[in-house]
Order: sequence, then structure tokens, then C-alpha cells
Amino acid sequence: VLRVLGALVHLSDDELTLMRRMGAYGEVIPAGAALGAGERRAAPRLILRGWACRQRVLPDGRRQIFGFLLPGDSTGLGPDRRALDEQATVALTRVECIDATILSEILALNDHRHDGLRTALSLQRHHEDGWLLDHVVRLGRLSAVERTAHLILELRERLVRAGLSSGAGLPFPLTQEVLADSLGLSLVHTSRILGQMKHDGVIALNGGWLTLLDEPRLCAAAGFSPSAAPIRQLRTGNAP
Amino acid sequence: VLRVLGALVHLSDDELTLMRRMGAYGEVIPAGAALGAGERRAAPRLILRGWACRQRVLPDGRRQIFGFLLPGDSTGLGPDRRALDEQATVALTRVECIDATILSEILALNDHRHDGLRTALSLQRHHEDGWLLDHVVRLGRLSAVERTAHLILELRERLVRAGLSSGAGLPFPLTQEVLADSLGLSLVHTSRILGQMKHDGVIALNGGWLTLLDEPRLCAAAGFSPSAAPIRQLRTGNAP
DNA sequence: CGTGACGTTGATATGATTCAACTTGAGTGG
DNA sequence: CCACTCAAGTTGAATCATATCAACGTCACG
Repeated sequence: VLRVLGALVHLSDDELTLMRRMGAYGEVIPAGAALGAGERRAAPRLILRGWACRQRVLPDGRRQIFGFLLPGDSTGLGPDRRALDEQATVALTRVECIDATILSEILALNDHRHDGLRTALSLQRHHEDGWLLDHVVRLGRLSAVERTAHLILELRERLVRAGLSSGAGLPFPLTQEVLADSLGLSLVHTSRILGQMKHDGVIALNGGWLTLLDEPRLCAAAGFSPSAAPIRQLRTGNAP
Repeated sequence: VLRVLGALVHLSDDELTLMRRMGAYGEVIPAGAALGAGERRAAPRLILRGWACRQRVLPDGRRQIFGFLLPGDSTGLGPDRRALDEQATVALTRVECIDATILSEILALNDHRHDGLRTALSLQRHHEDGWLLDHVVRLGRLSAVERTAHLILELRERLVRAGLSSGAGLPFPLTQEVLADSLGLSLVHTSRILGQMKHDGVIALNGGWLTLLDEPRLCAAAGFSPSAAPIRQLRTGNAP
């Protein structure tokens, strides 16, 4: 599963052997537990299997999920501190991952032989930042259906790249509560939206597996289609 | 105004002279215009005066603002590509800024004499990422009043650091439309929220100047107060 | 055969949007 | 100096989207 990362972003040379040796630092985190819990400063980690999310919980219990970590994704790896990496990371399923502290130190040496890995990881961080921006747009400007469809499509794309989805179907271990806390919706409303999408024959969902039954319609529902709504003028004034 | 940046983050040595020389590359951007419009790839820029924002516009005209750039903030400066820097940046007021292409190239040389500047700028990027995460929480989990109050407080803190606010009042050149597109609300609703806050004597707003009349109440409204709402249990099941 | 996690569904409440009208104040040009 | 225009803000009424409350179904697991 680790070659996922290599394949996912870049060619690599004897970096592969380095990565394989990292396998020695594998660990397993049960669903619901935090990655790096109990550590003063969470160690960098590479996810081999399972899903996790980055989240923040408000004092009154409300939760907001910033994004998801899929197999092949990493956290804490990279030269500089990153705000996302400082948020709590929680396993949503059983997660198999690698403590990449050593890897991080090796990369910090700036050995040219590891340039490939460095750029690969930096590219990944860049992607994650991009997804975060998409997330902002979802939360700020998309309707509930649009948000849901859009997130599904994002996850599918990422899973396809990671070799975990053929395109028409994808593993989908997310609880509706998790989905809701990610999309900024209530649990109940999320359930209704999903129910509606199933009823409309756009998706099917059972046993943690999601199937795209009508991809064009799903894409359209994601809202980035042309002429989804009449162009909203930016304050036209009271002219005509 | 530029020493704002120096004071804002870090001590510096003869980097100051470097920065002063950068003044030669000053430019003025009228309100409403995009920073870096017409450039194939937007040049790095340092803002001396005025406000700008990073935004994305959907095909159907909806707009989402990711965050604001205040005097002392920069865009495009730093070793690696950054997703935020690749979004459109638009001047909200008349903006005086510096084309920092040269500065960027100088910093890329990794001359140790400029370590201070590099870390200062990297810190700033880190801050901006943090604000983006706050923004996600606002959009996803705060009510309209909470969002508004919270954003006001964030802007105040930043302006205080930049020496542009004494704490009780701050320049506030944002249109209600801009505010709405930032907070993920409609223009009309934003107007009502502001009106209500004024009516309640929490803030006063005129002529682009915002005054905090009742800071404790504003902080409370920002929602991060204890017991703002009954603790929401995470799916308690149907026990009692 | 309880118990708890997860999902679904209905009824109702509320927060936010939309549409539309009306102000106000700052230019601008006659 | 006044009429005109336009950007910005305000307000009311109707409507819609989403939240909340509450109940119930189902399945897995001890």
C-alpha cells in the first residue's frame, strides 16, 4: 500500500528502499482514537490503511472537521510547521500507519538523493491545502446537496489516485455524523440529503461502500456546472 | 508602515535596509482591481496600506472570500507554492504595495544574513493558515452572529498587532457585501446582523471606522465562551 | 434478548434567503 | 446650485433551507 504514495505523486529511486525500511515503525490505531494522543507534540505519520480526519471541537461540543486523511496521506511531514498539522487528528476507522519521525529527520538533512521524496511530500501538502480551500467554498457558498456531492467527488478522485477506487465505486467508511461535522450540517439533515440522493438513484450506499449510479447527475449536483443559477449581480443598485 | 512587519514578527538587522530599498518597487492598486492582474503568474507582493482579500468566484457568480490581507501582510513570498497564494487577490480599498519579486529571489539564495526575514515571513504564513482554519470553523459551525463577532475580533487583533488599532476601535473598510461573501451569508442578512449588533450597543460603525462598545459581550457573542449552549452529546443513542 | 451505535422519518421551529422597495450620501454634469 | 445617478445600506414580507426534537428501526455484539 505504501507504493501508493510513490505512484501517486512521483518517480523515486533508492528512496523506495528507504520507505520500505520505514515499515519497521508501523503502528495500529483503533477507530476513534487520536493519532499522536499522549505525545507532547504529535509525531509525523504516514497512513497505510484506514481513514482519519483533522478536526477541532468547540468548548460547547460542536465539532468541525477540516479534512480527511486517506491511505497514502501523511501528517506532520515537511520542513516547516503547518497549521493543519497542529489540529487534532482522529482515526475514523482502524488506521495502520507509520511513525515517520525518523523519515522526517532524514529528509531534514537535505540529501539530494531524497529530493524526489521531498517534492512528492511537498506536492501532497499543496494538494491538501487546495482541498481545504475547496472545503471553505463548500461550507460558505454551496447548498447541502452541492456540498455532499462535491465532497463525494473529491474523495473519489483521491481514492482513485490512491488505487482504492475504480471510479464507479469507493470505500466510504464515514458515519453520517462525521459527514455532518465535515459539511457543516446537522446529522439529521445529512441523513435526509443522502436518503434523497439514494432515492433519486444518484448514489447507492451500503456496508461502507458507495456506488456512483449517475455520475453526470452527481457532478451537476456538485454545483460547478455552468448556469446552475442565474448570474448574481454584485449589487446592481436601483437602476432599472 | 513597513517597519510594521518588522515589529510585528521579529527583530532584524541590516535586513531593514534591504526592506527599505524594496520601497523602490512600490505600486498602487485601485479598489476593486486584482493584485497581479495581467501577470501570467502573480508576483509576490507586500502590502503597505489598504485592504485586500483572497477569493474565488463560482461560475454562477457566487463568491467566497478566503481571508483578508492587511497592511504588513504579503502574498506569494516563500520558498514553496502555496494554495492560498494561487487564489485571486483583489484590492478592497486603494492598496499601496510592493512588488517583492526581487525580495523573493534574494531570500531564495538562503543567505544567512536574511534568516530573520525568512522566519518572519514563514511565521506570517503560518498565521494566515491558522486564520483560514478559524474561518472554516466560522463557516461550518458558528451562527451568523457568532461568525460576525468572531471575524471582527480576529481583524481587530491583527490590526492591533499592525499598530493600526488601539484596541477599542479599528478601521473597517469592508462593504457589507464583502463581509457577506466572507462569512457565507447573504448581503441582507449581514446587514441585519450588523444592525442588530449596533442596536444592542455592542459595536458602532460609521465612516469606515468600527468601535467596540461592549467588548465582553462581543467576545461572548463570538461563541467561544463556556456554556454558550448545552453540551451536545455525540449521538447519545436512545438510552434515557 | 438487552444494550448501544447508527440510521431513518415526521412534525415543528427557526434562521437565513429572496424579492422588492426605500434611504442616504457622494459624485457628476448641466 | 440643483437634478441626476449610483453605490451602499436599511427594512418588511414571504419563502425556503436547515435545525431541532423526538420517536422508531435495524443490526451487531455481549
